[in-house]
Amino acid sequence: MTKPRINTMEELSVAIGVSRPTLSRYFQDPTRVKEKTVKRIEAGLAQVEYIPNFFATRLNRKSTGIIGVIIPYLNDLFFTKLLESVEVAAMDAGLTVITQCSHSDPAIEARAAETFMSMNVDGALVAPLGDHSDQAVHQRLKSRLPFVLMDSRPTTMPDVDFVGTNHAQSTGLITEYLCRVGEPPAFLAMPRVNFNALEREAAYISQMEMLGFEPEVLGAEQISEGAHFEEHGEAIMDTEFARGKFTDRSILCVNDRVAIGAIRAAARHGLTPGRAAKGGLRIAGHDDYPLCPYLNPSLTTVAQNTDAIGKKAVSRILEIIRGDVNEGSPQITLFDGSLKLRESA
Amino acid sequence: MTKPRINTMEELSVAIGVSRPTLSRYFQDPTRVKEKTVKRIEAGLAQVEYIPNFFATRLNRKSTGIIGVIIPYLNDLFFTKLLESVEVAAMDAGLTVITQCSHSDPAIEARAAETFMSMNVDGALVAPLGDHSDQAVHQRLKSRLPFVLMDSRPTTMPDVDFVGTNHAQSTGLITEYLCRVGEPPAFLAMPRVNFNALEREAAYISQMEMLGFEPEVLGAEQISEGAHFEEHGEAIMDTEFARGKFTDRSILCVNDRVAIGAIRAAARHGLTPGRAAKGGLRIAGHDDYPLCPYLNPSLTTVAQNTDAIGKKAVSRILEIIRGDVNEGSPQITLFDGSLKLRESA
DNA sequence: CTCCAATATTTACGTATGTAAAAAAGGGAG
DNA sequence: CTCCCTTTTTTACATACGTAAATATTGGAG
Repeated sequence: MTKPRINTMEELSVAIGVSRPTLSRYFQDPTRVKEKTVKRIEAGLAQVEYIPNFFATRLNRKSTGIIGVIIPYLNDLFFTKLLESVEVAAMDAGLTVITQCSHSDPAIEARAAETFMSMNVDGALVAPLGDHSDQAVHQRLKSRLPFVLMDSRPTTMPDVDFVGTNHAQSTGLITEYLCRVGEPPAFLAMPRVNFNALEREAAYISQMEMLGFEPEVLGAEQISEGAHFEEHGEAIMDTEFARGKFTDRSILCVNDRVAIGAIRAAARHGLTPGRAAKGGLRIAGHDDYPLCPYLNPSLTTVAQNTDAIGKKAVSRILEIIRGDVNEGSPQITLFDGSLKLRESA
Repeated sequence: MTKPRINTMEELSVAIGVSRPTLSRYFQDPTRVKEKTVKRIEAGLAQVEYIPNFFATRLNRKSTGIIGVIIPYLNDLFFTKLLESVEVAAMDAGLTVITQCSHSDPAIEARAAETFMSMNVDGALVAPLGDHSDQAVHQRLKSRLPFVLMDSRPTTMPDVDFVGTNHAQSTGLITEYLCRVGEPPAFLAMPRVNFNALEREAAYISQMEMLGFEPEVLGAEQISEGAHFEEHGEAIMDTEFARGKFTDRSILCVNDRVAIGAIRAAARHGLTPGRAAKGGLRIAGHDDYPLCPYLNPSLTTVAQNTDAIGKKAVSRILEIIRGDVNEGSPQITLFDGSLKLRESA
């Protein structure tokens, strides 16, 4: 019952009596071959087991049809959502996606970039490692192939195509909401290794000042190894709550995972953040991490439009690949965040 | 400042005055070239920009050094943890990992398998889609290359190497714990599309019977599209709690994401699961999802040893690749789960 | 200084397919 | 039946590198 296996197009061509170049054209686009021949080829293929060699096909096509994607972490649902959106969009465009994860390590990120260059990928989509990334690596990628940054962008690379969230808007939005509905919030920050975190902090401060309130940032100095956001949020707030501080304040966390830690700290101190509690503790986040609706209390946050970011990143890289671009004027696309009002604030 | 770019080894060989085959051997293993020559090559490489072509190098090596990994979803931290473990182990072994995600779609999984075969990957590591997977695809992979299943295994493929968790042990362990410390638990199941879910359900029933208790399974018939485990858990328990049922019972959830939904449902009904509450509601899960310690209440569960599973899967596929195997006797490796006692039960 | 053996390098061919140009085949109109 | 156009096949070369066998080099012993 097992079909005879055929390894090369050459063998296949003798097996079904069609020339190899015709087969080559059939596998690339069956419509380029006469229908009758297509039928004959397909009848032949049904009799045998044959798959064109991936490497040989890509070796000297002008376009490999491959798009390389780098994400910084795997253990973060924000990036997996983004990646999912990218993969689906790329698949719809008929591209093969090769994904590499940096695992928080610039050396691994650099190696992934090398791999993409060695593959002659049609383009690279990169969500960088914050300022841990080696920017020379990004510059090198950009100089060699269509290149779009996603999610976060070094201030030192203003000339690169970028798709992300408008953090001034998103953070401003939730800051304004928190001020309007209750106590002006303090900002629970992170060690400053991440450009988005910095942008959000700046947006918070600027919005607070615009509304005439005193900004207050905490947690920025703490050193936390790796990306244990929850741990960081819990540790900072546990310390504060233990001192009896912030127990009836509003706290805007730099992201949802930090907020999850903050809520946990609150629970350990018998505190339940919520907008219901007039004048009491409120906690809000940023990102709309998929689990937000299922937390206790469910987390009020600003959603990043990951789906739009992923789709736009793919469509933008396709534009660059096709050459429909104004050289020298990078396109910066920022999507607005949207408030997700839930129980926690 | 930008170095001249060189595209082929041929060009490089004339540029630095070393023959191309020598360069080829240098790139594969510098120790196979005389030290003096190595120095000369490296001095030359420092002057130019050159990366060997990925496709050309893999086209006719006997071994591509690539290992293909398929996971069913991205938006699940269990699988990202597993993938992380696999990627790190494979990297340590000097392998290039190509990861593909099935996105819950057997057709995509099948295409990923085709891609791996067309790449002549050295081996494939697959975490299947439950019984949505097309098993012919797995059989085909197995017949063509070293193949190891991870995480979940169709009952209809007993002759395949497998690495996963001993669910009889893990589920038995937490069932026994729940019975010992309080009310014997009911089992909050899932629609029966997942082999692990079935194994856990069976293990629960068998452990309950062994301890002389009446097993009780709920939620198995519900139809939930996609993989919205939390939604499922919340919906089922919301219905039950609304009827006043199970409010002082122990509930063992088929996995942590379902448990997260169940805890959420409890909160909406003013219930706080916890072992502290004598005779009250208790909720436990399975997997040790990374967020378990940060939930409110933190979730008591059984940890799967994802790290061990990933490492073992890689080391096993390496064994098969090297041919150190008894043909015909597949290796089934099951790691024990370990109790994670937290607040919820 | 010569010769030999060990090691390195070169030669020559192979890998599986893409692709352009030229030649052949097929099919329909006149 | 012939001619012309379209499609297919053939021919020939290209892609970028791996690798076995042949050849050259090197270093040291005699």
